[in-house]
Amino acid sequence: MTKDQSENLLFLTDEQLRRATEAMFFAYRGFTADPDRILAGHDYGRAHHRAIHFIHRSPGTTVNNLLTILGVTKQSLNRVLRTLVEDGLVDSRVGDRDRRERHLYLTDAGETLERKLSDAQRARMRAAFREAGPVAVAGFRQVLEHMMDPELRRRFTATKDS
Amino acid sequence: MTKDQSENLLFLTDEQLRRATEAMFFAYRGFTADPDRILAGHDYGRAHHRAIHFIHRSPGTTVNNLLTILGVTKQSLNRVLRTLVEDGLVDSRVGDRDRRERHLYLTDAGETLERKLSDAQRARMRAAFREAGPVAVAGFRQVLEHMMDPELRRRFTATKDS
DNA sequence: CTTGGAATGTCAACAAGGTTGACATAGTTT
DNA sequence: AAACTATGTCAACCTTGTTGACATTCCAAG
Repeated sequence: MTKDQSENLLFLTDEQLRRATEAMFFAYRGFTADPDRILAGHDYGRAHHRAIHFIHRSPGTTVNNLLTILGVTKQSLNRVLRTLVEDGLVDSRVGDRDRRERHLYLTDAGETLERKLSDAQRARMRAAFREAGPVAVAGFRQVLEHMMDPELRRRFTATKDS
Repeated sequence: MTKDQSENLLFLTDEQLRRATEAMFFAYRGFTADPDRILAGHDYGRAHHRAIHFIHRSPGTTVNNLLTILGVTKQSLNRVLRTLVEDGLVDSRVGDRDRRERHLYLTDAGETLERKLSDAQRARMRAAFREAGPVAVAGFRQVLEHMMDPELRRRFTATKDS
């Protein structure tokens, strides 16, 4: 094996992989830290943030859609959703076509909180992206996509150009 | 602004940042999925995995060190640590120099479980790295490091060459 | 040598957010 | 009419985090 080849494989050593594992752990903590602080003041947790995020992204999504994306049970999601509806952040409307379904929308108050949360989260991400530069960001996204479960990745990359 | 400049800034649009946020969320789920499956069979959770990981990385580390790294309270860590000691996966030895401190080591059984967990986690990461390639991996690591809390990042990058 | 403070352990109570299981209700489909 | 589907709800439980209070052990400074 030439020197070039061995250098190209260096990023696959167990030690490199261990470091990447820890980087992932610490970075995820940073990633959630700012929204967590905001949520704490509202008596909400990460589960509420996730629901708000995906309702914002796909207004009118059904409970079942949300369950699939979030990967939790309906009982768990329902508990979160109920408080959000009670607090007037989420509007749950009976479906027109199929009236068993509930379509979920953020209210104005919900949109306000969503913006506050995503602004905080994006600020850190934007800073990290700017410091690392576009090439690094492209690599970052590539690796993340390959780390997802294949089925999720397929659905994720399918909407790449949307 | 020239075309080149606007293209260089495209990765900082809110939409791009939203996509990166979701990629982070889904990728982290993939990242923990394999160890989680193994842990479920042992009546352990992620907290046990994290403790095992960092004791493996730094044998003889003290409880206080571990608290700082993991970012949890001593009560929370203690509960996890107690079960690991009871189950014979972790050895807690009174310090020689300072006998108030406990130094933590994995037993042979602990090392065996650690290997099982990290093998599973690394397999997915190795696959993702191989598919994305060395350049992408370098970018991935760069961005992750910039997403950490500054203090953590300083300590993290300090041991880069170790 | 005593006293203060540090490191650790432990007990209790609580909360968030997951889980499973069982069941109700409404609505759609066959 | 019957079967299936989507959702909600109740109850019980688990893991993992929290705070607060207190005991123990030991180092170190006076």
